[in-house]
Order: sequence, then C-alpha cells, then structure tokens
Amino acid sequence: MATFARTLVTSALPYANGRIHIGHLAGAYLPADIFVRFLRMRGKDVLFVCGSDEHGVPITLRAMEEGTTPQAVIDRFHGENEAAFRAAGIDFDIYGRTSWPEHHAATAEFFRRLEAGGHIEKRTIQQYFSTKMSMFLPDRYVEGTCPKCGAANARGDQCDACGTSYEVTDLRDPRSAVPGDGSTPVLRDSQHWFLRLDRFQERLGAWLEAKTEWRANTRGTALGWLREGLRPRCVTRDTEWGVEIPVDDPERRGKRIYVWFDAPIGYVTNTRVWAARRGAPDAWERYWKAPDARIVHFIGKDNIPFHAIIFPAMLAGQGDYTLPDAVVANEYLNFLRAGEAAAVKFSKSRGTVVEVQAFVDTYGADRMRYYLTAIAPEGSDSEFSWTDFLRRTNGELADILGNFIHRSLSFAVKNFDARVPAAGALDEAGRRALAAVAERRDEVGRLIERFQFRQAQIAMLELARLGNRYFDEQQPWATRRSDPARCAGTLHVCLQLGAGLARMMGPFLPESAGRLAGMLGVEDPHAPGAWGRIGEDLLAEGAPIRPPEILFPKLMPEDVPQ
RNA sequence: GGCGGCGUAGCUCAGCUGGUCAGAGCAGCGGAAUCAUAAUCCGCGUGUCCGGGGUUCGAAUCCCUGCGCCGCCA
Repeated sequence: MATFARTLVTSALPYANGRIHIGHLAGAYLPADIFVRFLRMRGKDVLFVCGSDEHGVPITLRAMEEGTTPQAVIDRFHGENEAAFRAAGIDFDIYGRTSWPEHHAATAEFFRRLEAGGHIEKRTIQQYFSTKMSMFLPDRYVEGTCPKCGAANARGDQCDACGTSYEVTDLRDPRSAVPGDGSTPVLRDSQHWFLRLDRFQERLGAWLEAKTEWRANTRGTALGWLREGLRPRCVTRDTEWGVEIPVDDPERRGKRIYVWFDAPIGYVTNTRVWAARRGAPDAWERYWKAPDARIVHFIGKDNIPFHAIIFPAMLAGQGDYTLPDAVVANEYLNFLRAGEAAAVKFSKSRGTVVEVQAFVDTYGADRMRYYLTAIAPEGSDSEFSWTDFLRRTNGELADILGNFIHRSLSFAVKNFDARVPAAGALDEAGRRALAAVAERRDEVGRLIERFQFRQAQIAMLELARLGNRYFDEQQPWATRRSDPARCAGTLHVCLQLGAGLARMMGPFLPESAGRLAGMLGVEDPHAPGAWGRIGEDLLAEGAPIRPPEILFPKLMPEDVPQ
C-alpha cells in the first residue's frame, strides 16, 4: 500500500428526516471511526468528516405530513443524530449541515465550474405535474395501473405485482402519491440541467481499473456502470427545498439542485468549515487537492454509484481535485426477530428499528460497537438479533476479554500488593507471550488497513484468548507458594498483555480502552503514536495498579427484548 | 429486463492472484483446573465447499450455465 501524508475519511451524510439506527452505524460510521482512531493512534494526519444531508423532496414531504416546515425537520434530526453519534463514540472532526450558507456557496461553485467546462447542459424533459399541489412529481410519487398486468397501485416506474419496469409515462390512470394529494397529474415540459457523465467515461475507467484492492461489491458495481456506458444524468429537481441553481435563466424558478448532487459536496464544505474554524481557511485543500493525501469514503451499498462514479466525475470536472483513493461499501444489516426464520429490514413502521441513542443508553457504546463490528455486513448482508447480541457480548467481551483483564488484575492486587510484579528471568513461554503482543498488533493493523474490521477485531480478541491460555498453563495460583518468583513473572507478563490490549482495544472499544489504561496506570491509548508502542514494556516493575472494575458486566437474558 | 454481490461444518463466518484450503469461533460431547464476571483451558468436526458442464497434471479458488437470496439501474 502506498503511503500518504494525510488521510481524509468521510462517512455518508445521514439524511435528516429520521433518526439513525444501528444498521446505518454498522455500515458507514463505525468502520470509519475504527479506521480513523487507528490512524490517529499511529500518529497519522487524518481528518474525519460527516454531517447532515438536509435537502430533497422527502424532507419537504415529511414536513407536510407533520404540518411543520422543512427547517424544523432538519433542525430536529440534525441535533438528534449528532448527539447519537457522539454517544456511540463516533469521533468526527466536524459534523456539518448541507443547509449551511457555506455549503450552498460550495455547491454553486461546483456547478459553475462544471458548466464552464461544458460538463453541464440544459435539456427539456416531460414530467408529471400535480395541478392540485402545484408541483412536479418525481417518479416515486406517482402511482397508477400497471400497463402490462393491469394491477392497481403500481409504482411510477415499476409494478410490484408482475415485476415489469417501464417509463412513468406508460403508467395507466396515473395519480399523485404525495400525501394529501391523490389528484390526476398532467404531463408538462420541464427544463432541467444534466451532468455529462459520458464525458468522464475514459478518465473514470482508467481510475477504477487501478483500484484492484477495492471490495468486490464496490468495484463490481462501478465497473458495471462503466461497461453499460455512462449517460448524462439530471442534476436538478422541481422543488423549493435545496440549493439554488446558479444560472442566470428564468427556467430555474421552482427548481433546485438535486440532493444527490449537493450531498457529497457536503464532504468538501464541511472540510472547508473545519479549516476556517481553525483559523486556517486554506487547510482544506491539503486534503482535497494534494497528491500526497488520500480520500476514503465509507458508505452503504446503495451509495456506490454516487461515490464511485458520479461524485468522482464531479471532482474530475473541477480540474484540481483528487479522486477518492478508496470507496468502502458495506452491505445491509437486517433485523432478526426472536422466533422468526427470516431477517427483515430495519423499519420503523414494522417496529424493527433499533435506534442508536436508545441502544447506547441501555447497553453502553462499547458493547454496541463490539457486536456491530462482529456482525458487520462486509461481504454480504448480515443479521442483528438480540439473542446473538447477548451471546456474543457475554461470551466474548465479558468472558474472554473482560475476564482475562479481571483475573490478572485481581491476582496482582491480592498477591503482589497492587504493584506490577518483577518479570525476573522469563522462560520460553513468557517470552513468547510477550512477543505475541507485537505480532497481534501488526496483524490487527494489517487487517484495518485492508478495511477488514470484523477480522481485525477477532485478531484483537485473540490476544485475550492467548492470555487466558498462558494464565492457565502457568497456574500462578499454584506457583504462588511453590515458586513465588515464577508466579511474579507470570503475572508480569499477563499485565503486560493487558497493557497491550488497552491500546489494541482503542479503535474498537475506545471507552473501555481508556478505563483499562486507567486501572493499569498507562498512557491514554488514544495518544498519537500509541499504536506503535504496543508491545513495548509499558509497565514498570513496582508501579501501582488499581483494583479492577469489571469492564463488561454480563447481561442476563431478561436484560434484552423478548 | 439489465447489472452487481452473495451462496463453505447445526449456527456465524475466514479462505487474495488455482496445488497441506477443507478452516476458525459458537453450539454439542468428553476431560483438566479453580486465580477470575460460575468466568478459563485441553481434546473431538467423514461437511455433495448451491446444482450441472468445462479449462487444467490439479479448482471451493478460473470459464460457461442453472437455481436461490440481497441490492442497484432502467
């Protein structure tokens, strides 16, 4: 892997018309946070950017349903989601908003430069218009009768009954599906602006071909688009809620830039705002325009085309921006209800949503982080279930990791006067155990660099398994009387393993890592460069240690739903 | 309809560019130990690597095809 002077990490901007749930977290935020914490611990220059995506028709519809304004909707969910991320230990450098004036300015700048380069052009299309609501209707807000099978309630562009797809204009008996509307729409001409993706076919092709290390789902989907041939894509919509189209043209009235065009620019905006707040207004360019910086996007699989094709084309069209080095897309996390065979999507209406804030409030951030990383949908969809959550957090976090820490600290506190015992002359087993710390560190690091967080966490836990095995084999409870010096050496090694674990836990379990470091009296695991010091002897002989608190109290079956 | 991903032991999953790749964890069975959150450790896995063809000296790993699941696009 090439080395970079700086890394910009982004997580998909959550849409500000609802609260984030653990499926979102597992897909685009937690993996990114682990990656970022790891890089920081290695002393790297890394910036982690996210924020709310606050434009688009769904927000206006939600406002209509609730009898409030779009602004009220986004204010509420921006605040709630930012708080939820903080509670989950997701450590953004900035959590911005696409409603910021800075963002409207940045988006306008993107648009103008694309237009100046001939990459955006105006076209006329035909579209349904609701005279009752005085608005053009996106395809998804038109319903009618399927032109093929005659089923009622077919969607605008596809029939759920027979699976046929068609143009919205082929639908029979169309009617508006906008809440409170239901009228029959009429076709009208409409002017819109199109991004000439086709002009970037070659550049994107060359760029993607080189990305052989990307995950199969991401690269496959993007290459599929290229094989099909890129086509011009409409980047404006008929809505009053969004960034104004920066053209001197009366046709722009009642229209705004498509939310999917402006949302990824939010990454840029938020970086710029971050820089401005630090009093270094140009610092953002060191992440977006520097050849020695890399950009890494974390997203869900539904976002692949936007991050692997459309946004890169927009960046390429600016002239001086760097294209993403990696786009890391996860599949979906589904919800498996107790007693049911098949998992379902997280859905508020079906009562299968587990919201982040509520989860953290009940079980703590690290338990949630551990489990969501353990079941992360990296290669294919995966399932969340409460019984599995119970089993894994108890059986792995509490029993393997937590108990190793606890038995080691307890033993040292009781038998060695709460001080780090002397290593003495370590035998082969002791030396091997200590050497394993650096080996695990390198393995975990390799896996994180490859975005294999699930495996990385397993590799971290391996160190605790190894510690338990060592503890059992050395039987310090027996050597305590028969060979006190050897017993001291054993515990010395175990505590060193604990100190290594405290740091190695940092990216995955930040809160517990800090607590453990406190018990052992070692440096903050998140200190820059701390990762490289894993495996060094951290604990001085005779240094005081604190009586252990239980890191992960076990959960009882009645502690989880159902 | 087109495209992409996935389909490996009861469960959750590793297996990159073909040759100790047939594996790990959990569950289950047997045993050891008792420092510790009744927590740990050791031993035991004859699975059509979704089906069918093909390439090859040799394929879970490449190609074709069929089936199933998920998603995207139109």
